[in-house]
Amino acid sequence: MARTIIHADLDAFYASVEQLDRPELRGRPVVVGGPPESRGVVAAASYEARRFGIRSAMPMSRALRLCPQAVRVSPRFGRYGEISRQVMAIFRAVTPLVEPLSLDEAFLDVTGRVKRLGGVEALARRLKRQVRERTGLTVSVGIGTNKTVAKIASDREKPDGLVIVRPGTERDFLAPLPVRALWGVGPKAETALNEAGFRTVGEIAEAAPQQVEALFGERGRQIWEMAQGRDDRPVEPEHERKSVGAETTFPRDLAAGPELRQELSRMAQEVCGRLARQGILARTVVLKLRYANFRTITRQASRPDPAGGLEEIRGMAAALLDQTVAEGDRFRLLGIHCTNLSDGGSGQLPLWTEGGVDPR
DNA sequence: TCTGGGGTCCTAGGACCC
DNA sequence: TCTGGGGTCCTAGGACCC
Repeated sequence: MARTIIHADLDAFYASVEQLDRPELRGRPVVVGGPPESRGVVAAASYEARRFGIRSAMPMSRALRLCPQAVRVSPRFGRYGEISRQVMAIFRAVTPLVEPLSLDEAFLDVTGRVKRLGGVEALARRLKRQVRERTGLTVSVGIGTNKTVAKIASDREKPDGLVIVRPGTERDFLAPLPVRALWGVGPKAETALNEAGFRTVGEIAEAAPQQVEALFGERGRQIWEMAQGRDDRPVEPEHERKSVGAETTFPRDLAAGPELRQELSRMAQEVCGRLARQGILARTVVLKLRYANFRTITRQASRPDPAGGLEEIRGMAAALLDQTVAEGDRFRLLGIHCTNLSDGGSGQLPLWTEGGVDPR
């Protein structure tokens, strides 16, 4: 039997929350992100701001040049987390099969519950109404027989959209879309596909799977399957956390020396605090450095036994730093990530979807 | 224009073991 | 003297997502 998968995506989430909390921002172009003088980028832009060409991940300096009257707001992740929890609770009242992808997005598997809930369209409208009534935010909803179709559907009529792709029409729904619409096809894969003559999902669907495999290997097979409208990945409410990390881009480049060492110490404290709060230990520490010219390197070290203490983690990171940096190097970013995680005695790793948000 | 921070997953080479 | 195959772990880099 065909599944019924919902993808729900809050519209311009961070920016919408700011407009909700600060009524004077409503109707005005709002950009959420770090200040331009600290090399910030846009984390979210209100629809008013998007009209000026402002997009997520754009350097803030450029965004404010495009729209000088835009209001810039620094992100408040704690607040976004609160609202996210409210929204995920609304979803979980419908089904326990809720898989959050981030603070503002989730899949719901409502297979077998639809009839009792009055049909897909009624269910979708009810969810949208409840989110609006309880949080004041709009959510775009896509419904299909699998994740790929539901996710792409939710994106088609933003904001406040509702798109239902009926069973059997998946392939036709996807066919006219550009290849970039497929999940996992980014700038590089898009270029490779275009150069191979594929511009739309339909063109991939009509090709032989071997043609796409020749470009991307095993991954190509999955892309080809998606293009057919097929995707049997389940909605998984629980995910084991695989890594915990912190990194910062400095407002100005830092030379190798005591200042960089101090930043490393700060970063180690941040990561160890998060490890401790989640009750987990790590066996591997990854040091990440970005040179002034944007070249990025990582250096990692593993230990036989898991650790979580500041002395251990900072010590490993500092040793890696000493082995790596040379006199005269200048860095724009430094980060510490911990992987090969294990529980610190609790018996299980924390699930990153717990409570609907990252435990930060 | 000048490029964040939180992640996940994959690939590829080399060490090491049987 | 030259030469295996499979499996696992570690490391480094990169694509991609929100």
